[in-house]
Amino acid sequence: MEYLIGEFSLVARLSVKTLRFYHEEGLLLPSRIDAVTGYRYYDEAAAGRAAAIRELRALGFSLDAIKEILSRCEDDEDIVPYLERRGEEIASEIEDSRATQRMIQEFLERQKEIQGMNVDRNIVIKELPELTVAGIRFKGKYDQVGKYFGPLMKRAGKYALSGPMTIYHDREYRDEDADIEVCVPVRKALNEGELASHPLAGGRAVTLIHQGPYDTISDSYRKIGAYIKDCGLRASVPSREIYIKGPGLIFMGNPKKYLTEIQVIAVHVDDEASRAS
Amino acid sequence: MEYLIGEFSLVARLSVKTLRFYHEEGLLLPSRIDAVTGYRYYDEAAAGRAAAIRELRALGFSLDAIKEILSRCEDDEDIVPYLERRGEEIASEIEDSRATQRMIQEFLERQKEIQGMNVDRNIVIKELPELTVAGIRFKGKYDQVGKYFGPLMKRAGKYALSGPMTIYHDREYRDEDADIEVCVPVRKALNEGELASHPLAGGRAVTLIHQGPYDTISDSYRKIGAYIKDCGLRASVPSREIYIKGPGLIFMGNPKKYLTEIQVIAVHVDDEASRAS
DNA sequence: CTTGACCCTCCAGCGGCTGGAGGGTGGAAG
DNA sequence: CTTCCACCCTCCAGCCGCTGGAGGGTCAAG
Repeated sequence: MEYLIGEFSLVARLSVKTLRFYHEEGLLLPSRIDAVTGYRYYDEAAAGRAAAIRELRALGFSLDAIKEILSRCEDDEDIVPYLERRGEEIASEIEDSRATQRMIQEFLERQKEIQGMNVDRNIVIKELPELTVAGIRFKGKYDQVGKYFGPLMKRAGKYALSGPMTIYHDREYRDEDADIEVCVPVRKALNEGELASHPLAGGRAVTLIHQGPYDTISDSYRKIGAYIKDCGLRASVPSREIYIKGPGLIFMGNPKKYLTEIQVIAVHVDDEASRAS
Repeated sequence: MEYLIGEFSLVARLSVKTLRFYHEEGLLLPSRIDAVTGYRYYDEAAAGRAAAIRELRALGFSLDAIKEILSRCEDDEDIVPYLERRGEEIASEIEDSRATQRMIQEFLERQKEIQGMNVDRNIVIKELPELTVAGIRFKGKYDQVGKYFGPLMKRAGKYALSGPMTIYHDREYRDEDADIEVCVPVRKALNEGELASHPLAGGRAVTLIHQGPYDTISDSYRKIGAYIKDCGLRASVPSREIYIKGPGLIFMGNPKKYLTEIQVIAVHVDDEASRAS
């Protein structure tokens, strides 16, 4: 029983192109080639080999691997070691895919969280809990903050309870040499190299969500300052900025859409006075 | 701040080759190209874009997809739909991989089962349970059996309790026109087209495992026949052949290693006589 | 002036095919 | 006898995301 390539293509369930390619590769040879026309003819034995090739391809073996398997094995039991190795390969591929999927999931969840937040553009009074934060403290200019986020998240990311924030330890504004701490709330204290953990006191805070690029944030600070003064309060250090929405993980994003929550813990002047006495 | 391509390669964590390739593709353009030397120079903005590209590549996006994403999105929230779709893609890739893995697993388990079987080359008396089998019955020659296995396993494979077998309904040997049923034990009766299910009676059977190609199986039948006669038993129809090891799923295998168990249910002549009376 | 570390362009190759151009063959229909 | 169609052939390009190498220019240090 002899087949022309087109007929054999139906039997073997491999395209004519693929059959010619496998011939060229020496993977599946026709049983006979007509010397005059150059036509390829295939037989039953070729059909068996073709079926084996199809099966092995379906299991994800490369053509080279299949060549090796077909040359080395003549019985199903001989391919057991190949299948075992292939199984492990697939397992690790799956593991990789799942890791990628987890990354996507986390990203989407974070995004959803941000989306779901209803943003109040007014001043809000909040009771802040005490936190343990792990951070890197340095003296410098505001725009150096960005450089510290990478190392911070790399080391503390696993233990982070929420997104990163910046703590300003100065009582007043400083252009150069500001005392800045880039940090993140963590589950457990963590000290390693420049990274240091410490408790961060809670309390009643005046908060405001600033929308726009960071270089306009002083407007929002002014609002908070005015509010604090009007209410007869007094700002205590340190103050914090929480990055609700900043330059994304992937994009710089549009600075006009950046959202930064400013939190300044404030106490009544009389309370302070009475406590001081 | 300007980088030569080699320096930028460290910043961007992309190989020089890749950077040149991305340039050619229009995916990541240098900020400036020296008209005289042709040197590429990159800046901070390019570093940002490079980081985005790296992230997206790590999530498995194609360069084309990345081009589209970078041209359409300018904020992390814009890529949510892309990530969602990508997540689904990955999920289906994982599903495919798992299907492949299951196939490999099943194959390995079957192999192990066969390996683990201790093969007794002598005549063995077994008590066979009653079974429900789904099979295709036809009249023809022995070597047509092979053709029916494919369709059989395709339809009944899901419900199969064990490997396929052949039932011979003739009392004596027939070369042409034998009454043959290719079947498989199933969990539940199953009727569809040529596929029909029915119970298969159990009983005390004389069994022998035949090793070698099918065309020598008559030797083993002779042995069984002789044994039955010697013991004063009488063979009842149908008899069965169980393919312990035959042409594999992938390889034809070595016919000398084929193992086929012949099972002939036999009763004492006196029992039969007494029952007949 | 040489050395060596950069940089450039251009081309080939990986794997596993697919598509198409350009041409031959064989049988049936008009 | 021509024409058509369905086959078959070979050879080359293209997909994707790079990588490697050949062959050559550039730049700063020794």
